[in-house]
Amino acid sequence: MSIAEEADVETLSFGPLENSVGFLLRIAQLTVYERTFAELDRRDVPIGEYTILLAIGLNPGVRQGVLADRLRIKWSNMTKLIRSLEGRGLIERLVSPRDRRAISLRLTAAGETWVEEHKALVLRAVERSVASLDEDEQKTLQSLLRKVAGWPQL
Amino acid sequence: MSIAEEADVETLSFGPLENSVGFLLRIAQLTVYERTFAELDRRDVPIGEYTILLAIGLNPGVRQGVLADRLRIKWSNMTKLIRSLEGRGLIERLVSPRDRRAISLRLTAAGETWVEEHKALVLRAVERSVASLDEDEQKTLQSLLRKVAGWPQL
DNA sequence: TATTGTTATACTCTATAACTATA
DNA sequence: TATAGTTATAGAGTATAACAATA
Repeated sequence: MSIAEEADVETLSFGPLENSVGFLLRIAQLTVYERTFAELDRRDVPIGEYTILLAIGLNPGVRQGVLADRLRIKWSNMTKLIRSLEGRGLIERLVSPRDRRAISLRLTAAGETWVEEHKALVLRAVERSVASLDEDEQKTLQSLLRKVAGWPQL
Repeated sequence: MSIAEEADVETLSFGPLENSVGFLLRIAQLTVYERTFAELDRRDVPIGEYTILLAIGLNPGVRQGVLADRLRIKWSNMTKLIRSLEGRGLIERLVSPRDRRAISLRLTAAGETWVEEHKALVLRAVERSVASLDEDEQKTLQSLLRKVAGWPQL
């Protein structure tokens, strides 16, 4: 390590990456998550688990692998998450009668209560984290993100 | 684990999260990164290291902490990344003469060569990963993402 | 006292391959 | 043979706090 000859730079450029959706997606996502976690206090309301529980509640009987694929979670990792939620009594794992390989998921009463209790907190945090955009901009952004993710438009 | 009474659900809803920028950002980002990595073969061209090297090349003398903040990398983790790049002879760490606490970074000749050699590959992969959007949609999305990230508009 | 960067460590997240059971 | 899920494990990524040097 030697002595620098030039001044530090405070305004940075990222060249071609400034026009890269992939790069900007990553930065924007990290920014929003930092804010969301700051509001939620990560340890009290794990946003990932909340998402899974909410989805199971909205889609009772959903197959585990379908949910994993949609949330971009590997099956091998999904197993651990689901077992943990089951162990805490928040969900039930049920063998599908049509295909006995498949596991279908539903909330227990305790799971429903948990989702309900944390709903307001999560939604408030999620909304605040994008307060820099107005209503129209949020709608536009949501639509473009769905397209990128290969999700159906609403 | 018992027997399920209902059929599996293949079309999922995510309720209020479907209209959440934060949630969609995460899914979209994971989707794009999967595609990008598939093209790059992650082990050959680590996109994170490429970004750091590109930024140092475009902003010679940049201070380590400034770069870390901008890329949402913690200082303690940035140290390891920078030391690794230095150890491979791709960058130099220089003490800033104005503030002897600060480290300013620049590419070595080998570093410049590395960036140049991988430039085309990275940019091609990054572009292909958002091929589902047309030119205008990409511009709009980039602008909105910059706003979310708190970055200046170009 | 505050800032810049480092060290050490623990924890979470993610990826991979081999495996069982069912279709 | 292919699919649904599990297990084990390694590796990457991330967070936290205590610390030294300089401002």
